[in-house]
Amino acid sequence: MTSSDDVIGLAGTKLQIAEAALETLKTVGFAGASARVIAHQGGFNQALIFYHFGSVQSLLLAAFDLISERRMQEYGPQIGAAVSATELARLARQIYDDDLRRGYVTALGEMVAGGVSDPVLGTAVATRIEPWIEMIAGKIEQLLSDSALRPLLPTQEVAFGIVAAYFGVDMLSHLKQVRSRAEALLNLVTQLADITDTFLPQPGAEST
Amino acid sequence: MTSSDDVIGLAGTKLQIAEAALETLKTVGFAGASARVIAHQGGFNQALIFYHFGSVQSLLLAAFDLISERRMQEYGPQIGAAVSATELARLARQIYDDDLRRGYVTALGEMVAGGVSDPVLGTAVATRIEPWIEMIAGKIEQLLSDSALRPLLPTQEVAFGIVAAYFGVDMLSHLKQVRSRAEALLNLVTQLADITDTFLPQPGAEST
DNA sequence: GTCTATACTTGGATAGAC
DNA sequence: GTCTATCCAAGTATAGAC
Repeated sequence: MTSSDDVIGLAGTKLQIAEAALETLKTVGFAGASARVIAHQGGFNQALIFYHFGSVQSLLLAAFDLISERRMQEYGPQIGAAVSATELARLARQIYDDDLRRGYVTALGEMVAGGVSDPVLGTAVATRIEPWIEMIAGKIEQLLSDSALRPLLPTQEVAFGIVAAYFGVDMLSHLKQVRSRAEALLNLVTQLADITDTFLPQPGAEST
Repeated sequence: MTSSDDVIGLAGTKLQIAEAALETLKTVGFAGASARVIAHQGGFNQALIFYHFGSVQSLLLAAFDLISERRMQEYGPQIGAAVSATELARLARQIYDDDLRRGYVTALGEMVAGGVSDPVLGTAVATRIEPWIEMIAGKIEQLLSDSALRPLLPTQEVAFGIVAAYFGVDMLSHLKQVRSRAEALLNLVTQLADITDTFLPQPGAEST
């Protein structure tokens, strides 16, 4: 427990196995993520998975936990610190690039797809998505602050819409034929954010 | 070829097998859609799948084709006939309910997830999504008609955004904990559509 | 904790009877 | 065109040596 991964709760071999599971999920998907393939990916023995996690199913859940917490720890503070739509759009762009490169949302998508038939998986996925909706909702309220729009906008709904839209774009981005459309959309969002900011109360305007 | 399913190109036993594949995809997901399970679902012999489709992979593709064309034939004309944002929102709501009940987008999601590791699948999925983007893009242009907004709005990007967002909402709706959020969002969209219509040029306004 | 070996199950796919 | 029987590969999981 002296590892740098304390917060996530996995270290040593268990961590290494979870990492291999993630990599496997990313490259061959949920359907192809078998104990044998994961073990080969990580260069360790297949039996270790059952010794440390009991089942492939549990391992995939643990790996998903790992990725969720890591992503939240990394981007949560950055989103918290953003004070304009422009900054948020820039962050979204950055997260998107990261997700694509590291396969974060690919893994999420695989879990959602896998969760169709498995209630345990489904519940786990829903639990991991919820904090993101809350975070975005809080951000929207903060940005609107004392704008006249605030009481008009149903924050929760909009926040869920943003998360769902991001998820959809990210998932579809993995189809290479669609990738350029996603990039174009992100560029549009960046532009719209700039325009949005001109309608928002300026943060710190009254404190100078 | 005298069947009512001529246009889709599947009839008789082949059609029956494809239907069973869809049902299986819907209930146990891509990962669980094996030849044995599909055959059991449809009440026919496992070997028939290989006789008629050659492989499980081909069958799943054919089933996905079936669902895509069916959905397009059903809703395409309705979307084409809609002349206001309000009507479109009402249609979206209806399509959403249908998708959820019949598992259309579940199957799509499973295919997207499955397409992560399989380029053939991925290409097939992308090809099936494209027409929807084009259709929505055309609709947006039609609705804006001679509005001053038309030259300002990047139609393709917005259309892709709508399709991706719908996909995201629909996929997440399969997590039962998230369902109510999706419903609330759709209600919000309906309200926003009503407001949007007050800013759009009224269709047929100059013809009376 | 890790490896080898293995039991058992399920899946894809084919041959051949009907 | 459909069914039975079967082969073989791959999957989960465990026992037991190290």
